[in-house]
Order: sequence, then structure tokens, then C-alpha cells
Amino acid sequence: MTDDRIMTIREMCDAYDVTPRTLRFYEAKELLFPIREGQKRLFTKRDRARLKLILRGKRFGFSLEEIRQLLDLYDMGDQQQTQLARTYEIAQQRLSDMEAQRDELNQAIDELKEQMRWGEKMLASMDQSKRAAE
Amino acid sequence: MTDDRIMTIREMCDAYDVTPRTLRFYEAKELLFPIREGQKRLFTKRDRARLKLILRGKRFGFSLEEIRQLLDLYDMGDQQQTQLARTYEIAQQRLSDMEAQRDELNQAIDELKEQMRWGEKMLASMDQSKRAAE
DNA sequence: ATGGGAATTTACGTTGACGTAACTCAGACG
DNA sequence: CGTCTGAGTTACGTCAACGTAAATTCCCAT
Repeated sequence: MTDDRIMTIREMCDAYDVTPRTLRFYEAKELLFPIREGQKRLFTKRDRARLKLILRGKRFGFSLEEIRQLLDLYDMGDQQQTQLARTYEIAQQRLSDMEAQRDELNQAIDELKEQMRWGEKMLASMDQSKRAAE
Repeated sequence: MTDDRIMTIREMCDAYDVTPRTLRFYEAKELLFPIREGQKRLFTKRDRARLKLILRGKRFGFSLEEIRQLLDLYDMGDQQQTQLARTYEIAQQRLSDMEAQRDELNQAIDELKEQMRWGEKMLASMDQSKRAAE
């Protein structure tokens, strides 16, 4: 299976369009845990799954720290239920934050659209006078 | 008219809920141009109008640099319609960015909710076994 | 004159997510 | 054996948008 292949740092960089620095940085921040064979890092299927989630999280505007916490939720097996419950709390908190953020964003979008109707009219009228002047 | 009153830095801070540091910072970044009477800054109606736009811009997620450019174009007023059109373009771009961001956010919210249903069941079942064990 | 309370300037600190040297080290190749 | 390539480590640099501290200056009331 090419699925559980092990990848070098370069293969990872090419596959996910990130720099080596970024991968090492993520490792330092305990977001990834590549195998350390001697000096080299070897990235497993698990690292790839985590990296995908990291990148997606970033697109959503999460901080790396928030992402780290969410990642812990993902690969929690049969841990202590207090831990699990705690993580669940965090996720809930994060969810309501996101919903609030979405609502603000929607409001901002509406406001901006409103603003733009202004400029639209302005442009139209200026276009008119420009045509008239020709 | 209290409309074209001149305001001190403190009055501005109170009126717009910003710190003096912020106002000086905006001046340094050439977003505001208060009159310098001796040492003191005096903010005119124009500065207030600009500040309002700055704060609104920030809510829309523009960077200060983007805002500065928009303000400059805005200032050109009805001079060049090309500038106005450019402003409109920028706003449109930002709008679609925001909408894309909102959509991604919504998707992320759904996904996170999905994840959480997982943890919910898990918590419930663990609670069961805990009760049973007592 | 003196103290108090603003406002000012200068300049270093902060946070997050890496970028960018600079230097070392380990294999691979000819 | 020398060199080239790729990977590694260490550590300082960057960018945004201010915060914060220190030292100074100003006007005004007591």
C-alpha cells in the first residue's frame, strides 16, 4: 500500500506545499511526530493526516495552538474520560467562538455590501457624465 | 456647529474608544493628520471622518495599509473616476474574500459538530460503564 | 513657586508563524 | 578522496498593530 508509506521531508513539502522549516516548526510545536531515524525525519500516514488537518485548520483561521488541541481530540482513543470531557469542552468553546465569528463576518459582509451600493451609484453617475462629455 | 469642532486627543479617545497610542500610531502611519499646535494634536472633523472609516475598515478585515490606500483614493474624491473604480474593485475583492471565508467557516463548523457527535456518544457510553461499575 | 495632571517623544516589548542565514554532518557519485 | 546534495541545528530577523515604560514638557491652580 502506498497508503502507509513513509515519506521524507522533501516528499512531504512537495506533496503539501510547505517548506521544511514549517514541518520542523510543527514538530517543535508538537503538532507532528515524525520518526527520528538517526538525524532524519520520517513522516508516517498519521503525520500526513495530521498535517492535512493542520492546513485546513489554518485556512479556517485557527491558531496553531488551537489546532493542536483539536488534533488531540481527533486521535484520542480510550483515554481518561475526564480528559475526553475536557477536550470536548474545549471543542464546544471553540465552536461557539466560530459561530460568533461567523455572525460577525456575516454582519460585516452585509455592511460592506451596503457601502458598495453607494459606490455603484456613484460610478454609474460618473460614467454618465463622462459619456456626456465626449 | 459642534460639527466642525476641534477635539483633543482625549476627547477623541473617549468618543471613539481608542487609546492615545493608537491615534499617534495612525498619525505616524499617515492615516490621520491632526493639526499640530505646538506640542498638542488637534483633531478636526476630517480626522474624525477618517477615523470612522479606519475603524469600519478594520471591522471588515482590511489591514491598515489597505485602509490607507483606500483613504487616499477616497480623498481624491471626485477627481478621477478611475481611482473610484479602483476603490470599488478593492472592496469587491475583499467582499468575495470574506464570503469565501464565511463559507469555509460554515463548513468547518459543520465538520466540527460532526466530530463532536462522536465525542458525545463516547462520553455517554463511558458514563454508562462508570455507573455500572459503582 | 510648586505640585498635579495631561500630553509628548523615544524606544523597546509582544505575539504568531514562520523566513533566513550560517554552519555542520551524512551519504552518494565519479 | 573530494565534492555535491540534502538534511539537520541554532539562532537571529520579520511583520502588524499597537502596549508599555521612562523621561520630559506644558499649563494651571493653589
